[in-house]
Amino acid sequence: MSELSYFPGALNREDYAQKIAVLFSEHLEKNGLRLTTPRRKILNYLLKADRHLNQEEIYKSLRPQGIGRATVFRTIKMLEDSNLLSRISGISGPPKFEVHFERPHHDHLVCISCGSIQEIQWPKIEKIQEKACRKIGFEVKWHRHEIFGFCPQCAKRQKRT
Amino acid sequence: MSELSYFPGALNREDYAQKIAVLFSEHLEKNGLRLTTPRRKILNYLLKADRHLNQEEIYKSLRPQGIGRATVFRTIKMLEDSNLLSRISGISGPPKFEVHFERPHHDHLVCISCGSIQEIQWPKIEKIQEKACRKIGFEVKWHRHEIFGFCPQCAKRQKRT
DNA sequence: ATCGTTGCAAACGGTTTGCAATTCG
DNA sequence: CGAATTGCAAACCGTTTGCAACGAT
Repeated sequence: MSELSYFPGALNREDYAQKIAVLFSEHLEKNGLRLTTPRRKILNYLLKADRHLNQEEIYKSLRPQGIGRATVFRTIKMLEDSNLLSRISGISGPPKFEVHFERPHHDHLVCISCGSIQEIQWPKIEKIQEKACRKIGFEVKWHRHEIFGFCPQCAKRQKRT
Repeated sequence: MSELSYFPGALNREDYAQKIAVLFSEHLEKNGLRLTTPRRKILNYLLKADRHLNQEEIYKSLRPQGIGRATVFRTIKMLEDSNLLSRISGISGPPKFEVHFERPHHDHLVCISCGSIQEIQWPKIEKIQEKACRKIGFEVKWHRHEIFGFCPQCAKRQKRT
C-alpha cells in the first residue's frame, strides 16, 4: 500500500492519517460516542499498517496493551459505519481490512494459490458501472469487486509443474 | 431468474436442468463419487427454484424428506467444485446460491434496504477486466462483483421520507 | 464384501452479547 | 454523578467433522 501513489498533489500519508482520525472522531461525536484510548490505538494500528489486516492480527498486536477482542470487533464496526474502513473478503478465512485512504477507488486481485492480494484501479469500469446503474434506477452506495485467480508468480509455478 | 432470456436459440429451461444434472453426475463419476437420491433432490430443488437460495432454505424444504443439514452443505460444496453453482455473498447473513445456467455471466445488484438481488450483465466490463489482468500476468479464474445500494423502489422510498 | 454416503451430534471458528467494573466528560 | 466503554466469558450461528449405521454395487 505504502508505495502506491495518492492523488496527485494530495496530502501525504501523515496528513491523511490525521484527517482520518478527525473524521472518525466527528463520526463518533455525531452519534454520541467517544474517541477513547483503545479506539484510538486500533485506528492508529490500522493507519500505520502497510497492508490488509484481519481482526486476529489487530487483536494479537494490541493484546499486550490490554485491549480485548470484543473492542477490536466493535471498533472495526464503527470504522466501517463511518465509511473509513473497508472490508475485503478473500477466498476463505476471516475478512481483512484497510483504511480508506483518499486515493482512487481500487479493487482487488486475490491469488487463490498464495493468498496474496494485489490492488488494481479501474476508472473505466467504475464509469460504466455507475452509468448502467443510473439508467435502471439503482442507487450505488459501494461495491465489492474481487477477482480470483493466480498471481503472476503462482501462475508461472502452476505451468512449470 | 425465470424471466431472464438465455442464449438466443439456446436450450429451454428443462433441457438445461437436464444438462446440469448430466454435468454433475459426470463430475461425480470422475471423482469416484455417486449421484445419490439426496444429492439429486438437492440439485433438483436448486434447479426449479426461480431465485437465489441459501443453505437454510434448501434444508428446511428438504428436511421433511429426511435430508440432513450436513448433506446439504456437502452437496453444495460439490456443486461449487463442479462449477455448476455459484455463491453470492450479500451484505450480511449466509451466502445464497444459484445454478449456473448457461447464460452470459452476470453480476449482482444487492439492495441494502430490502435485500433484493437483481442481476446485471456487463460484457464490456468483463473484457476490460480480462485485458488488464492479462497485461499484468494475473490469471483470472473467476470473479465476484457485487454492487450495493438502493434498488429503484427503495431509492424512491428513501427520497420520500 | 467393499466403499461411498447418510444423518446425527459434537466440535469448530469467527463474531456478538450480557454484564459488572471502569473510565470519561 | 451519569452515560459510554471496557474486558471477560458465555452465547451465538453458520459450517465442518467424526462416527456408526446404511446403501449400492
